[in-house]
Amino acid sequence: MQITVIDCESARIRPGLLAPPLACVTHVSSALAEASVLKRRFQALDLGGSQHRAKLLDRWESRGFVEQLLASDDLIVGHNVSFDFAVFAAAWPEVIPSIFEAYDSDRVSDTLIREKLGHIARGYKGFERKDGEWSKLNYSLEDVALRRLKIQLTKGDWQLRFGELIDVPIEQWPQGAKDYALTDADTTLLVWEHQQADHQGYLLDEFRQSRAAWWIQLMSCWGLHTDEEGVRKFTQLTQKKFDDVAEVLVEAGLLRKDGSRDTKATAARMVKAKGDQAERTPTGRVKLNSDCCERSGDPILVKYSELSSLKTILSTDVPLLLRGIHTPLQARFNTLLETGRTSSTPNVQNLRREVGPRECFVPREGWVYASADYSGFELRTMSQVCVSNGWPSKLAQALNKGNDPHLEVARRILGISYEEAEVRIEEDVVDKARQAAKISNFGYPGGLGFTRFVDFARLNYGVVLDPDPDEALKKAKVLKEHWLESWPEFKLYFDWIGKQCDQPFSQIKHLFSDRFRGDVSYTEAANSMFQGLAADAAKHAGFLISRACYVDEASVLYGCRLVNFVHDEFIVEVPDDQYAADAAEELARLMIVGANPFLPDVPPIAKPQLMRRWSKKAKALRDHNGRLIPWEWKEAA
DNA sequence: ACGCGATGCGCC
DNA sequence: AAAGGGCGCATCGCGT
Repeated sequence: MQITVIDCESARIRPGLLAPPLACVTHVSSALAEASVLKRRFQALDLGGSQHRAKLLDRWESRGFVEQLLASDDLIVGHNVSFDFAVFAAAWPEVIPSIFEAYDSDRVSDTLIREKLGHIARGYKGFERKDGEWSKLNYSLEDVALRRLKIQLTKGDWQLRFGELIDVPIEQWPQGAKDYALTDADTTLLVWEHQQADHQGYLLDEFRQSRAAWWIQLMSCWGLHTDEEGVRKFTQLTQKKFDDVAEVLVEAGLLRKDGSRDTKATAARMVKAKGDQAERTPTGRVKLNSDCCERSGDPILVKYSELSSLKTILSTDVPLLLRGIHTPLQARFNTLLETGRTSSTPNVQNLRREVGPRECFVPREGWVYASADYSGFELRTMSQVCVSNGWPSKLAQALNKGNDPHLEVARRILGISYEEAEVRIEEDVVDKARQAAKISNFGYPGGLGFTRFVDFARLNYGVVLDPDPDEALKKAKVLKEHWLESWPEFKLYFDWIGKQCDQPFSQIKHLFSDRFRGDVSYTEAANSMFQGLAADAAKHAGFLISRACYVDEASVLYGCRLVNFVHDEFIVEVPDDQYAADAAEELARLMIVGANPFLPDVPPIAKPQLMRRWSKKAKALRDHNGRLIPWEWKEAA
């Protein structure tokens, strides 16, 4: 077995085209050497001389080469190689099944992902100490080569100009363009081998993460659409709200005529309203967030609290939504964060739940959204962590019985049986207890402290435990006791987490994926175990869904397209025909199948629906045969 | 004019 | 003993 590095050059990426036309492919192969051998080679600074080892193929020759490579048993290596594969997929759709096959059989290795895995394991948090200063850790090939090999890649002016060479025979290419392409491949090989020499077992998760990068890349390429009418209405409505608030605030001197905030004047006003009671930020400034302003007792400050949110919508959400009207909105995902989660930019994972921006997203003409989310996903992953550690988990038992874990805690708060709580579920007192229980279930597993629990409850659930701070704190303590009484396994969990953090170098290893995360605080560790497991499970499911969409001709999802992924939720565009319901059910089924290996003792549940617009308000509607029918957005009268 | 830290807001 | 974590993005206000 050997490793083969590939790298492609292409026309430039532009809005609406994340997988641009191919210009050429460079490749270089090497026998797979033992890590120790590689280590010695790098210690001797033997970088193999200055001659290019890589070969350059034009876009016609390269197809056969890539097909052969995919059919071989070589390990295929590239830097951010999911991009290259997306370019190949766009150029030669017939090759897509072989690409999935290579990913599926652990034959695609990405030096960018390897670099991140190593950094996460060692606890590098995106910054490095360089020349006495903190500088950001970047992951371009250029940055990685400089850090690892001390090679400064020359930024040729060809980097962004390969589009000009697409129809030019390679004999006529300028030497500079050829050198640039060849150097990238040669360097990638050296980087891969350098990583291999010092991986210390930190790369065990690389193939799973490569697969995730692949299906996420395909999802980005497809992109999301917004609807002009919806965006226009939403913008007008928000602008009107903003104008109303602005009028009052300009009058009061908290907002300038140009729309910018006068935080100094606002701080002064807060001090006037609350005196010494005015809350401060860590650096001693007066806290002016919406929570504090809302509770200030000053009607003008209460108005001010509405302002930030409206400004965010107008400056962030609206421009984003406008972009999606004519060109698909192709968010770029960071596929591997410290926890194992993903992020995106523009951020399509944090659109407000409140009616507005989400509802501007619509499927393409003739399609409908099928979506599904995992229910109580992180409750399941956290109980799986306990079970896997050999601790009897009451939470796992409750979930597997189909019981409501919030009601289970609520009944302890009320001192009644679960059965009685179920019967009295409609009562206000039960509902209130359940709400408090929910906060505990979401807050305490991450190591939430009592002081912050009080804020957490108010900020995220609008629950004021007690107007008096001391009383609120006491109530938070009592709630934690009830919570621990319900799930005693968390005593063991916190002990275990504490032990791992109580080391000179704290490091955790995620279940099943064997992914390490180093230099973790207590709360980071407590969180990462179940958040990371959830991410791993969902990423695996994403691969199965994507494969069904792109290569499994027998699947009802064949031809459908993933358009978004929000941690525990998938959205897929499916044709708006009689099979849409089956597609949604299949989506949920694959989510379960994909997550099952990561939740063997607390099997996942995923609930599908169809919708004509993206919305948190959407419901799983079914016809008299029990088949899903699309939920329609209705304007408020 | 621009960079940057602090702050705030949104989601899971 | 105590301990929410993970993000991206916009604005403000200060400093160069």
